[in-house]
Amino acid sequence: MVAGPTSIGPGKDRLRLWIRLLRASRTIEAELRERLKKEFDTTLPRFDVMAALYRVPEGMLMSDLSRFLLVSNGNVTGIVDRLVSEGLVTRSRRNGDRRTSMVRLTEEGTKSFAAIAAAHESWVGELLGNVSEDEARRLAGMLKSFRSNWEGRE
Amino acid sequence: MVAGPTSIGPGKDRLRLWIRLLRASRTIEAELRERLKKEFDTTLPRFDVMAALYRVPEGMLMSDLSRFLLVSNGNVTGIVDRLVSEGLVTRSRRNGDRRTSMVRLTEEGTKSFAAIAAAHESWVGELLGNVSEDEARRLAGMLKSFRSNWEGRE
DNA sequence: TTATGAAACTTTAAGCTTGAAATAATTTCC
DNA sequence: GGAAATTATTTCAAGCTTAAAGTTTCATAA
Repeated sequence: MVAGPTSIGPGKDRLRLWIRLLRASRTIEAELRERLKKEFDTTLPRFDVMAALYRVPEGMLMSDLSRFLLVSNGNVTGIVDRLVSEGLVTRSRRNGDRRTSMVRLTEEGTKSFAAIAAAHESWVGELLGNVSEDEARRLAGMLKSFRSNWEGRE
Repeated sequence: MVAGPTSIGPGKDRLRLWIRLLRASRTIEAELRERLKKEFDTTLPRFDVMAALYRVPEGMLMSDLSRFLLVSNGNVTGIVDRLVSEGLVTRSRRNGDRRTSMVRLTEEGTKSFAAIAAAHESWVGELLGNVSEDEARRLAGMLKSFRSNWEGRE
C-alpha cells in the first residue's frame, strides 16, 4: 500500500497520488503517536475520541462516535472502556432509550484534552511546516470531497 | 485525529489540511481493505508486503521491509510469518550474514499478487475518480516531500 | 398484545501494531 | 584473540481494529 505503482497506464497518476497520500499520513501519524505517548502517555485513538467529545459538551452516542471517527462499533467500545477507567470520560445511561449511552468528557478529561490539543496543533504545524499556509488551503480544498457526509460542521 | 480544529489561529490551515488528509486516507483505506477481503480474502498489510517484494525479485531483508513500509520490525515478522504459511513468500537464510533472511515472493505469490494489484489499481482509480488526472499530478507534487528518504525510485 | 424486525451496543476471535526486551551474529577496537 | 558495541531479527505484552455473532431494548403492526 505504500510501494510505488507496479505498472504504467491510465490510472498511474491517481495511484501515485494515493501512495503519496498514504505515505504522508502514515509518516505524520507515526510521529504524532510517538509524541502523544512520550509527552502525555496517551494514544492516538484515545486522543481521537476525546477530540470528538470536546466539541460536543452534551456528549455523543457510541454510534455517533463510531460514525464520526470512521471506526467500527466494537472498536469504540474498547477505547471508551479504557478512557472511563482512567476517569477521562463517562457513560451515562439515564436517557429515554436504555440501549444507548451518552459519552461525555469528565472535567478532568476536558482539562487534560485542552492541554494535549494545544501541543497537538503545534506539532501538526511543525510537521507540515514545509507546506505553506497558502498551499495548505489549496490542498485542503482539493481534499474537501473526502469529508465524511455525516458531519456538517468542522 | 479526525475531528475538526479545536481552535482558530495561525496553524489553522495546516491543521485542517491534516484532518482532511487523514479522513481521505482512512476512507480510501477502509474501502480497499474491505474489497481485498471480499474479493481476494487477503488484508492490506499482506498486500503491502507483497507489493514491496514484487518490485524486487531478488528479495528484501526484514529490516528493509520494515523501513520501506514504515512499520516496526516486529510487525513485519508476524505478517511475513503468515505469508510464509500461506506459501506466498519464502525466507531464505543462506547468505553470508546469518542474522538476516532474504524474503522473496514465491511463484505462486507473484502470480497471486499480479492479479490483486491489477484490481487494486483500478479500485484506486475509481475511488479517486473525482480527482482529475491533472489535479492528481499537482496534489502528488505537493505531497512529494513526504516521500520516504529511503527509496530513490518509485 | 405479542411477534417480528430493527437499532444500539458489547463480545469474540483473529489479525495488526507498537515499543521494549531478548537472542544471535557480526563488527570494532584494544 | 577477545571484550564491547552494533546490527538483524524475534518475542512479548498491551492495545487497536475489524467483521461477525450475540444481547438488550425499542418500534411496528397484525
